[in-house]
Amino acid sequence: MLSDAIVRPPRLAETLSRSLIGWVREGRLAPGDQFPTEKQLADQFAVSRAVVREAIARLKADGYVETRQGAGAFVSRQAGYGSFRLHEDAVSATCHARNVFELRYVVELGCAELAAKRRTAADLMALQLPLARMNDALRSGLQGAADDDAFHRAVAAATHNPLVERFVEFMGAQFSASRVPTWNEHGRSNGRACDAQREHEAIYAAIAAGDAQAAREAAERHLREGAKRLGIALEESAGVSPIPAQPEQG
Amino acid sequence: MLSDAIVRPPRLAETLSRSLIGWVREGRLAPGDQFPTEKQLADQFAVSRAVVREAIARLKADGYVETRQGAGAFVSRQAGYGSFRLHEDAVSATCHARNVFELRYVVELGCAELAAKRRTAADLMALQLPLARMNDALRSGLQGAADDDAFHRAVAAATHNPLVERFVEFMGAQFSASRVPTWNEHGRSNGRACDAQREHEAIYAAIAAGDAQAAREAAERHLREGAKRLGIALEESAGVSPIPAQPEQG
DNA sequence: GTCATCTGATTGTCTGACAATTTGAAACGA
DNA sequence: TCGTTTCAAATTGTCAGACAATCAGATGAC
Repeated sequence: MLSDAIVRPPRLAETLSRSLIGWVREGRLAPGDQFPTEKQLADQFAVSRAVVREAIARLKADGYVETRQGAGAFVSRQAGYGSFRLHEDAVSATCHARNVFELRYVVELGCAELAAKRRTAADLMALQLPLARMNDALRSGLQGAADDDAFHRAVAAATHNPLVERFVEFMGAQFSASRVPTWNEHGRSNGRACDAQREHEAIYAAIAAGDAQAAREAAERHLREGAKRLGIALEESAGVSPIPAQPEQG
Repeated sequence: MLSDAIVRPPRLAETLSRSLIGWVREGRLAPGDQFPTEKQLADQFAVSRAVVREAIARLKADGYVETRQGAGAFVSRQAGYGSFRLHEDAVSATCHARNVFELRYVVELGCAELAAKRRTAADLMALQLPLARMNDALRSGLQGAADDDAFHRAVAAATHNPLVERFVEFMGAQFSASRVPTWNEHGRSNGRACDAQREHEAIYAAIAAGDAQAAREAAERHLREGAKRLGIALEESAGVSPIPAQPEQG
């Protein structure tokens, strides 16, 4: 999650691409609008055309712009919705870890539910493997973090929706480093690993039984406890004030 | 969702970046490994170094590689998990619309739940605006698709989790074009728009009441009906066979 | 053995050129 | 006048070569 990567002086293309994305996000350039030409941008920012092209290549990769040879570069219709990132500058400001974990929480709950409804015998076998390996890890004192990852991926695979599967992997990857404290020596000695494993088995049992509601609840428990193990406060109910319903009639 | 964009001959940098991403995905290059140098790649693919640089710029944008001036380009530790896309080639094969909708379904359900738990008075007012405008649209025969979008975004905003909000927007954007058939003349005349609006009001009521469970159910009904309106079959329960639980003891 | 220095390799940037394509206007014919 | 063809300018795509900035390993001094 956190990284203390050394700071590097930003590259020109990097800086420029941020500026251009800012133009689009702030609405200075509307969808369908044409960008200044590469030469104009090069002059304006006092860089070479190669740098401009690299910056625009990045915008293309992100789905912000589309270019047509001979015509120009245009803000795409759905600018900004080509890809989803977790480390946008605007977003990563406050409570980032909590927010990321919460999104993962939401998706994995639904994922467990779907898995319980659709799992096949093969899916169950795929779930048993990392489960057994984690049990071995508990007994022998080996690392189980990788199998923890694998178990969550196997649950996602049991939904038979490759998109859901990939998204769970995507979110889970953000926490792969954070799973280690559960499975290292310290985590095993104070029972964290054992607790996690019990929660895993509850998830498996619910999915094997085809009980979607139980699977959801087991996943909820596991993620809630996992948040605790990571020191992330999910603070569910802020205690909303009672506000009457509909002010407008249909 | 669907687009009949005219096919353009692929650019060299585009082609090359796909090849390089393939190298990483297939494990031919493991995380931490060093890429061939730009010159080597240029020679190997018979393109100029500018093309190679543009292709690598794309990989950098996607979080597949990190480059260090003077050292080289390296496969990043968590290659492929820098961004989440819906239109990966590998994924978009079969049942794409259904899979995308299902992911949206999962997230918006959790979103409605969180919104009910956390909404403030200001959130409720932000929800009322698009709701009222959709009612106006129903009476006056104007377009309400944009307000439909806005309502879903307002629900997401009520979670007070900017990441969840952005992801709901991201998924919703894939269907913004698909919302029109509900709100055009035909959709209004046969009651589709009216049905959708009733579902919206149920969601609002549950969120206003702070009833998470009811909000979830209302959102579930809305999305399920929305899928029908779009002609997407969600086929929930495939009728899993009863398989006994745990084969391995804790 | 440790440290500073040097050297080659590699990415970052610049410049200029040409190819491929698009766009709009001009020229032309009906 | 309208429609078509042709052409030329503009723009992105690609290439080649050069230099700057930085890094990693080798070299050498102490």
